Amino acid sequence: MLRVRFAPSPTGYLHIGSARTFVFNWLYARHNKGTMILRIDDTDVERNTQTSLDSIFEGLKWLDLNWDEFYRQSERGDLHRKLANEILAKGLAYRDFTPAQTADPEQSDDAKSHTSGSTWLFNPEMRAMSQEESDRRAAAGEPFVVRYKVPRETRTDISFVDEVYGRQTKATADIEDFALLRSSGIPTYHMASCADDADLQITHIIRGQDHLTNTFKHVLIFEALGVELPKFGHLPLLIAPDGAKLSKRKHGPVVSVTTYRDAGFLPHAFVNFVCLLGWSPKDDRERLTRQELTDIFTLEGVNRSNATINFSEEDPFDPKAVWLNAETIRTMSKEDLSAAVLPYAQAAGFKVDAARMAQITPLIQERIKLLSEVSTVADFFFLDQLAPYDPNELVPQKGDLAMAASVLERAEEILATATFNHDGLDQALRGGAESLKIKAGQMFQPIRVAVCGRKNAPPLFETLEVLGRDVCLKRIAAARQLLKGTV
RNA sequence: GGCGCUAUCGUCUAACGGUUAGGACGGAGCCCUCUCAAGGCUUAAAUACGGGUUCGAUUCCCGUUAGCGCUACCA
Repeated sequence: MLRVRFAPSPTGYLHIGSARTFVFNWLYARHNKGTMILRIDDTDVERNTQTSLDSIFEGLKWLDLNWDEFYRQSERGDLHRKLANEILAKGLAYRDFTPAQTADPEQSDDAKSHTSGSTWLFNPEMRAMSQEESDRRAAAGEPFVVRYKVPRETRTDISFVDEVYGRQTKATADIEDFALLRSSGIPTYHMASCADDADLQITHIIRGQDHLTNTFKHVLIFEALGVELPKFGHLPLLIAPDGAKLSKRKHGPVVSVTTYRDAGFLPHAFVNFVCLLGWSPKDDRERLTRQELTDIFTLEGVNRSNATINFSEEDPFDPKAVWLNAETIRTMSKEDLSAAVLPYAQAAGFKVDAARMAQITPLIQERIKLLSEVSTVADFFFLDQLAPYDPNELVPQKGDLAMAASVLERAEEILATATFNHDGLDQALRGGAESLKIKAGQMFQPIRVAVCGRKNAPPLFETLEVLGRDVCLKRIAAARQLLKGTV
């Protein structure tokens, strides 16, 4: 049985890169009918926050991808310590009593340190310390960290096959004696992660490429634990347009998935977008349903170079993500879209109910790229009073204020009696244009601006119909007043 | 500094060693059209550089350069 895990550490919000790792794990699990495990890697108590944990759950919940088992590392410390001590007992690790500061690699020119190139490897007298002295000092209460004793004498290198990057080999001479247990007794990430992966019988570890070189250490731990090595698949990293890795401090909230949610992305559009970053179905398909994705997702489709997410101050979201979202919006049913947009309209402060939203939705479906745009694209449907606009906006193409005035006067007459549906309005208004001897467009533009407050808006007849006769007449009257003020 | 990974249009990517190097987003232009969208069509735009191997390299090898990652008692 295939088992994969997603193991975020709650030291920030759910990052878009983490979200992609989760999505890939999920897809891999579902594709192979395996088990998806969510494990919170919260060993670093100092840096964990509840806010961050909440943010992660919020993000995952929004993505709408489930998991089958759930664990928290902080509740499994006993297991981690037990396994670390087994490694120590086997003689594969040793106690290092060096105070924290002097083990700092920055001080590698210290005579006490043993280095290769300029990488700190270990402190010789600690690694060579007799069992008796080590036990005595530990019993005396002297603080120590437990370090893995990298077998540089007996093995020249460590090797494993990555499902994405192929065979990876690293010289033992380049791997430092890494810590398993801190002096506080709390396991390090490497120890806790491997102990849990072993205990939970994880078969495939799919994670960011930033862990590729850590994997040699993990191989060593798995070996020391005497368990079968899981398969590894590392994912290329997601980076910002400036080439740096995404960080909240440097790039702002665009790196958090809740930002996408709040801006009005549909969960699946977001999933679809991140899938295309570092993975390809190898054909020309880009818009893929969740089912299609799970059907065709394989690790062979993952590529090896970092992917840049394109965003800027002006356009905070990658244009392709926005396009994917717009495409998703266009293919949704009117009912689903209406339900999805409603909360965004309400959040913008408009008084709307589901019935009203259902009338408006068809008119904005192909005009919004993000759900939140309902507030700027459909505002005039909700407002009691239109925001002030320049009366010159009422002037039609190749026309003047006088033409605008006569159009509005005629429109008022027509709309007072016209049948208030698409065909009725079409016929009546085109007739009005003819009688005024102007083009239909010249007839429509002043009316549009009068009822919408701007030139760019949904098609006129449907808009008038949804707005209703009373509102239309009221707004046209207001526009005529406005025109009077200009002469 | 050491070690590792990577390198195709601006971006995401495709191409058993043999293609006019394909697609998508974005850009430009045209068409459609009551404005805006949507849609249709057209178009510009790439194999980092230098060496090999080969009849033939985007593809394989080496080097250079660049970017990223790891180098903690963070994860």
